[in-house]
Amino acid sequence: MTTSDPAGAPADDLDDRRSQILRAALDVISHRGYSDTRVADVALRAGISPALVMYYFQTKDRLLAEATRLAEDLWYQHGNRRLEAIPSATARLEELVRLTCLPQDDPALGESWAVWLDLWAQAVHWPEVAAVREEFDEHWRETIRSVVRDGQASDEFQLVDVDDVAISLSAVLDGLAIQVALRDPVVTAHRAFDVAMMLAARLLGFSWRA
Amino acid sequence: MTTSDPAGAPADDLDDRRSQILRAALDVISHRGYSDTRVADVALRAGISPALVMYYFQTKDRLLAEATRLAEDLWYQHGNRRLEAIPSATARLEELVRLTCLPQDDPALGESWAVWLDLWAQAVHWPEVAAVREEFDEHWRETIRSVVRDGQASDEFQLVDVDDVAISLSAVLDGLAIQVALRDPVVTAHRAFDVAMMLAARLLGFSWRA
Amino acid sequence: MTTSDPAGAPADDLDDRRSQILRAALDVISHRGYSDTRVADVALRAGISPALVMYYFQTKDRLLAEATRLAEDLWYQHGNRRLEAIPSATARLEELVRLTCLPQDDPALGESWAVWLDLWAQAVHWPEVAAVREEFDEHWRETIRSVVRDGQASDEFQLVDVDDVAISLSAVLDGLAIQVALRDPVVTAHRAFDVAMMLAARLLGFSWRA
Amino acid sequence: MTTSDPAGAPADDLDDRRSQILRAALDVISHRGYSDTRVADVALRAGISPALVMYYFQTKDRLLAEATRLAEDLWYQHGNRRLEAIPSATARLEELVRLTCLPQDDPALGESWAVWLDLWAQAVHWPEVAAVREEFDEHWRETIRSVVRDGQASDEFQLVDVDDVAISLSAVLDGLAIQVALRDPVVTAHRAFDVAMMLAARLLGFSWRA
DNA sequence: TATGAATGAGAGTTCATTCAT
DNA sequence: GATGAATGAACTCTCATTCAT
Repeated sequence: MTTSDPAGAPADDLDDRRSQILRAALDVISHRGYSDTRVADVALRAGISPALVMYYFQTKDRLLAEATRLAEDLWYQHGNRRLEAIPSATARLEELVRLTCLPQDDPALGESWAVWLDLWAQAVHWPEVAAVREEFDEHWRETIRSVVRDGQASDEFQLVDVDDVAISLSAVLDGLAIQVALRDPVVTAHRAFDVAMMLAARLLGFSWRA
Repeated sequence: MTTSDPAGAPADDLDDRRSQILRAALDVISHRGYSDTRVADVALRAGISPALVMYYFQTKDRLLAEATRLAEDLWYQHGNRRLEAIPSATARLEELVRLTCLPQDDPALGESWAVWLDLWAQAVHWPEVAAVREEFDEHWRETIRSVVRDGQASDEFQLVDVDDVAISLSAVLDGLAIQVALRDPVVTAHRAFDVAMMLAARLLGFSWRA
Repeated sequence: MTTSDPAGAPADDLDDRRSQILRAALDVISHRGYSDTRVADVALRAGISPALVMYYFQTKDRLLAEATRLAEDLWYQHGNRRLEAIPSATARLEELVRLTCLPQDDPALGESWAVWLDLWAQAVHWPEVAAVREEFDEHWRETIRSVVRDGQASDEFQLVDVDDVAISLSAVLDGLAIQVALRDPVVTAHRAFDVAMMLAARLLGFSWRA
Repeated sequence: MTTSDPAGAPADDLDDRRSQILRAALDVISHRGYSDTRVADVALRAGISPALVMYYFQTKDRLLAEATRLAEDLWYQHGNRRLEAIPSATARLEELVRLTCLPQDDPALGESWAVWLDLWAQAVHWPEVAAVREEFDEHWRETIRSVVRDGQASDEFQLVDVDDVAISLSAVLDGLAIQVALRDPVVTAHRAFDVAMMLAARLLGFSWRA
């Protein structure tokens, strides 16, 4: 009674401020990029003083690192939530493509891709970021592999090499997502979606009508 | 008179200093990224004073913008040089894939992909960069389309939709190049090459043996 | 009742926390110097929160000032305890020299000299510190004068001017203590002791064999 | 003609700005102490921007270190200049005592002692400072030894142990200088001078009338 | 009494840019 | 054309101090 909240979100309550700051950081990062994100911007967005940001994260680097982790968590949490209820592998694969090519349809995804692009750019130069990126991308490929295996088990997909397909599909999705994120006039979101599904259908041998 | 050069490279001579600085800038950018590139670094690499860099480019932004243009020019000049001598479309397509997936085999390509990744990351936030990026990527897709059309004309490739194939292939190549550039242990350069060729073969209907 | 103490140290009990904090402060000061002593350091050493330190002392300045007072009190309490049992003035003088030149032989003296050095340095610039310092040094000279007078009354020392001797001896002891505190390789603790005693013997006309 | 200055001060001209800043730093240090010396203060005193201070010294630490070196150089240069013309050892010793006990008589000495006190206080905690301090004090004792040896050679002084005398005298002078620098009402500058000379006379066996 | 959270006021340092020479 | 010197405007991080609980 005294601790008003119903069990379930205690962790979130404990670091209420921390996650508030992290969300603010993520917001700033996705709008201005890592290198143009100032501690003062994050503080302003969170409605607190810059000193308080330091109080919770000690250094700017730590703040950005944790914000990146949060971005990944949010992405996967949300992705899983959207995927888990779907029974057929084909529909799940379609949802996966939708997730990457039509992120604007889902406000929860925010400007995730802006962050991933920045992450890649940083990873080229900074080993620590590279490690995070690698783990993230492997997780992503594993998600794809898992769907592919399910589809093969249920005879929805042909028995092609799972690793090859994962590499191919993740590459296509990354490449298309970039164009969509950068609002390329040639590669619109829906065009990207269609192209990706067409290619997936061709690779996995299921039929697909745009 | 002594330094007057025989027609052929007059522009290059006029901007001797300019292009020297631009090459230095490109070098620094590819090693440390746009956001960590200082005017002083470029000057140091070029063996001149920071003030002279400003003298030629007025602002850092202008310097980086022109360096980006130079990167594109070098990429395409080199690409064309490698492509133009090749007669068959299939072999030209293979060379295209080689160009993106095995850049380390060609010292002239340098760390180009590090620059493209950075370019994408910047383009998310800055409209001017976005414009440059768009033009660049469209140019890239047109290069692909051109090869595909040639292959179709010579009956090497099937008569599929050229635009679809260009979008698909450029997306796959971008996606794979990212992993290669970031030295992902799962997607090695040669694996990327094989996967890309396999996919191209499937899309265009030519036969390919890894 | 349980914590009620038998008369004798009531003040000390009332300010239990205060003196705990002061001792912590002294510890930090002697290891890092006044200017590098943070309120947070003192709190950490005392095992409490910085806010509680402020609660008891209001400002950092006040804390440092009181810590300085404590340092003096401890020094004199300890000095007196060591001196009072000694009957002859000569032996008492020797103990005085031992106190300043061989502080490391007595763990109770701690890093006192580190604090005095810092006190002098501060006193140059801050009048309030200067006042404390002056009182302290005068107290020190009076201690010397007192021993000298005793020795003259008991015919151990010659009847030289007491003030001159106090100034001379306190200066020599200060000067030597500095070198010892700074671990000068030329002026070791024992060398300092010998030199001081030799000089005292010469000034006061008692015989001394090293 | 073009380089207007007559040979002799070229080095000083080369680092005009550097030494101007160092002098400003020394000025600030002697008035406020090392720990309260801000880069901005030094810049203000020198009439330039803080950034220019960094331009010449890179870090604050380097600035303070070089300022300390300058203080020593100035002290010794000036001391030597005052000593070298004096023929008799006794008179030279007297000048030495005057140098430490009556620094206010000579504007060139400035607030040197404020700096030495601070130096000692820092040396307790910082090894690098300790090294500088040790060298400085040894130099000082060697100056004394040299005068003593001269006096013994000329039969002005008795043949006592030179090292002992140097340690004793330097200690007394340090101790007295502290009191003078701190303007102790009991130990006035002239009193300090008399006491020091009396003690020197006693140690070295020359006659001295205050 | 005791603390965690919060902040304002700096402090050192960086860096693009300017300017006199 | 070329530079060293100079600066203003940030930006990160520190720390004494305050306040609600």
